[in-house]
Amino acid sequence: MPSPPKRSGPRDRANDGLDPVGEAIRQWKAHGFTSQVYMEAVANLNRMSQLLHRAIEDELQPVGLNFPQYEALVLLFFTHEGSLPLGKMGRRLTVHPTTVTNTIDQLERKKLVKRGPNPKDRRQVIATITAAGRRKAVEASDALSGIDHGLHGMSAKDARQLTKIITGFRAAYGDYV
Amino acid sequence: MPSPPKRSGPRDRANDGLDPVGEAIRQWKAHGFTSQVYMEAVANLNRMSQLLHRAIEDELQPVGLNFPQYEALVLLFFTHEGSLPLGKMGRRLTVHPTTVTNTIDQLERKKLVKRGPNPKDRRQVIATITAAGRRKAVEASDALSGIDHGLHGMSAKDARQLTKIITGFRAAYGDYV
DNA sequence: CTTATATCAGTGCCACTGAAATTT
DNA sequence: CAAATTTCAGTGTCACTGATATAA
Repeated sequence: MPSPPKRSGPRDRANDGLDPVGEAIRQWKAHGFTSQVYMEAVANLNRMSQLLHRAIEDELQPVGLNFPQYEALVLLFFTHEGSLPLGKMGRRLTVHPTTVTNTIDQLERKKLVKRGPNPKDRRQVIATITAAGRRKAVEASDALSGIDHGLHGMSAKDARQLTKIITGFRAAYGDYV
Repeated sequence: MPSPPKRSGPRDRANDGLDPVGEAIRQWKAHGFTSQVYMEAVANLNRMSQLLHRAIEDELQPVGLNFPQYEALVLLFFTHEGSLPLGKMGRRLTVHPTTVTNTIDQLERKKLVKRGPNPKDRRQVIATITAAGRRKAVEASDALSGIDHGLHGMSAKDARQLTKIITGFRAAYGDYV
């Protein structure tokens, strides 16, 4: 069953009874602007991202994490030793180096992660997940799985199709080898 | 032809020769976490959003707009009178009311939009696009069409399929009537 | 009196730049 | 010497909360 909605605008705002994305697309076409098929896909995709982001943040909030914190934590959880140099984390999470510093600061304050030196390369700082961090990573992951990462209501077939199209795009774009 | 890449991480960072998204998915599955199909779709979707956002911002930067500014401007451009109350803009753009205030401030400073009162409802403030604003809206739209809104390289068939799946999701989610 | 509109003050977050210190 | 790693200071932007003034 589809997730019961409730909001459609930014948080709690009604939308004058029409679909703002559909309206934007209609106007784009009505004015004869080009690249209509792509504009339509991107407008829908942006809106979907907005909805997913909110669904995920709402689900993580009671767990006490935001999404970047969750991603960093689960990345550490997934490694053998439960630790990784900060630079490597940034590349894996595709976030800015200073963002990693900030995120690890936040997780360290919550006692979910510890900082430590790397004897092999003394330029590096290594983040290590704590026992509490491991429990939190599982708890948060379970919460996200419970709503299918925000896609609750979508068929597995559609989800697979989505993955297929996007991975194809990313490959053509040169996002990965 | 696909857009030539150049970056893969946040801006200019190399990725240790592997796909960070694929790696996260691989680990998710290796640890037996549930909702794998959806996790995979959302991970890819998030990465795609990141790439699209950067492509669009890079394209708009020489025009002198960021994406929220562009969206507000083109929304006004599309109306008959070239004007709209700020509250209505927020609902159409699905952004927070204070964000509309800020964005209109920015556009007003650039002389692309003017603020004015609404005689019919004196609570409202009406934003009106200027002649320069209209030229800028067309210029920016042309720039975005030139890269297919960031989807340059994707087949029209795939773009249509993407739209179909996402609109289906949004409908089931209750995002629009 | 209640509701709607817009604004402002202030917080928190992330992206980014540029610089610094340390180490390779 | 140059390059890599992390941190810090500071800027800009957006989402959000809570408060305000005004008007419906």
